Amino acid sequence: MLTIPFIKDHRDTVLKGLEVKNFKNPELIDQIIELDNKRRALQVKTNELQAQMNKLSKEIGQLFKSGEKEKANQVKEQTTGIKQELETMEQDLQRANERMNELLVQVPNVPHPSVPGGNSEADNKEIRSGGSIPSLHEGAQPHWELGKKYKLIDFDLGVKITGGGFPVYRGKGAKLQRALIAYFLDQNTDAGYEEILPPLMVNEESGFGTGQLPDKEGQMYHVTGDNLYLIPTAEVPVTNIYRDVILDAGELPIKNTAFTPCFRREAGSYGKDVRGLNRVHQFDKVEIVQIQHPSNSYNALEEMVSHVEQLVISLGLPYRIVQLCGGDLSFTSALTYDFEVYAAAQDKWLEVSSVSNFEAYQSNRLKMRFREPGEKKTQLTHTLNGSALALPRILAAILENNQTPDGIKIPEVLHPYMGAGNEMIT
RNA sequence: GGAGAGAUGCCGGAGUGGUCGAACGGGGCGGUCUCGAAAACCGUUGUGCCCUCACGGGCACCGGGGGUUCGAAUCCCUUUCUCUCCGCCA
Repeated sequence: MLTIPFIKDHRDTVLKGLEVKNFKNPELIDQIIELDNKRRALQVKTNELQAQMNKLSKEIGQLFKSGEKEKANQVKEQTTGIKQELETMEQDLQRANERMNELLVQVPNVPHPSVPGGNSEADNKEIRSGGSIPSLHEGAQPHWELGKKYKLIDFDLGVKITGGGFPVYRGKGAKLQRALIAYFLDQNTDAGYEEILPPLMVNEESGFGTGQLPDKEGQMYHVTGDNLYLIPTAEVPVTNIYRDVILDAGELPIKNTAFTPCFRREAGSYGKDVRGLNRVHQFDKVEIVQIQHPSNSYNALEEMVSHVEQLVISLGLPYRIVQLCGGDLSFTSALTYDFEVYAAAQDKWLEVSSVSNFEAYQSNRLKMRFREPGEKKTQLTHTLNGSALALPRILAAILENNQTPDGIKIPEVLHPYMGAGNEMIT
């Protein structure tokens, strides 16, 4: 969430930003500012009363010690009135603070000035593209047919074991999956990211920290018996490593990469683009996360985009990078680039990565701070993350684009990971 | 699943009703000494909020929530988590 000082000092910027995001409650900002003034007044008064009580209590203690019981009891009587007043005051203050929190979590992050206005995908701005769109042979098939034909992916088996959206990979399909994971992790660690293998379930606190709770509760699988949530992305456990931590400026940036399965209920999205691997409930993803000094976060964002771009290029996939418009930007993001690859048989662009700078928005919730050497005051870090990369759609594009009448060609960079004799799936 | 123990500052660990934001030790930082370092010695070392231009000051926080009391790290209730032993198990 945004900090109160930021909202107060940049009221107009915030209002303008919310407009770009099509956020339809600008009055909220003034409500917050107003409530903060009220809250401060309450706190001043409360603190005064508390100070009075502390003083009197100390006095009573002294008096009892020196045996002046009578006097002590006199002072005691003085406290009752103050105590009552203090009680209501404290309640008011607590209520104001709770209310403030309710209001603050309703305010989305302010988009970066470069974010274009717009309502939907259609208004996203293409930054650049690369690769060439392959021309397929006669009778080319979409990946769900290819998966069946070459015994790589079995969707029906997933339905039997679990349900729709839980594909079973087998044989070369499973191996290709493993190859992609290893390849991505190696590329990421070569680029300076520390590899993390985190828990796949998180507690409520972590879910709240990265913003999945309470707003997107329905999107996560909830293990009610233990009150844990299956992670929808590695971002959740990895970013929460640094929750409630004060770093030295010298420790920044922190760069982590993690492979995890991701679990998403995708409630409400049935029937749309759900064929094959396009949208599933469980999928594998390699994520990159950076904790950055605020002065460098946008450099880091560009660096992450180039890194992901290299991955896509190395796999030989036609791609385009779009900057999300205000309306398409997530609640917590200040600037997001989406990567899409072209799946030739479906004639569709599939989103395979989303790279975002959250600035201090997540950090504020997570209490993730750093300190400049010699400074006493702490500052909020900036957080960024991106997929590098999400597997199913990459797999879909590879299968579809690389199909030939004789089989499916495995991208060269994966050959070392697939083992000899597996340059082609036949 | 059964039984027990515990949760205090960067770490270890004391503290069972009043000057405890917290002894003591370690670590960190600054200094003295030294050619330099080590050792030794001295000093310093939590977070957040609020008032103030500032100097400075106030308040809260000893896992979380609630209660008793003039006063709670300390007593009571409740909750979460951790550890140990037994059982089960990859």
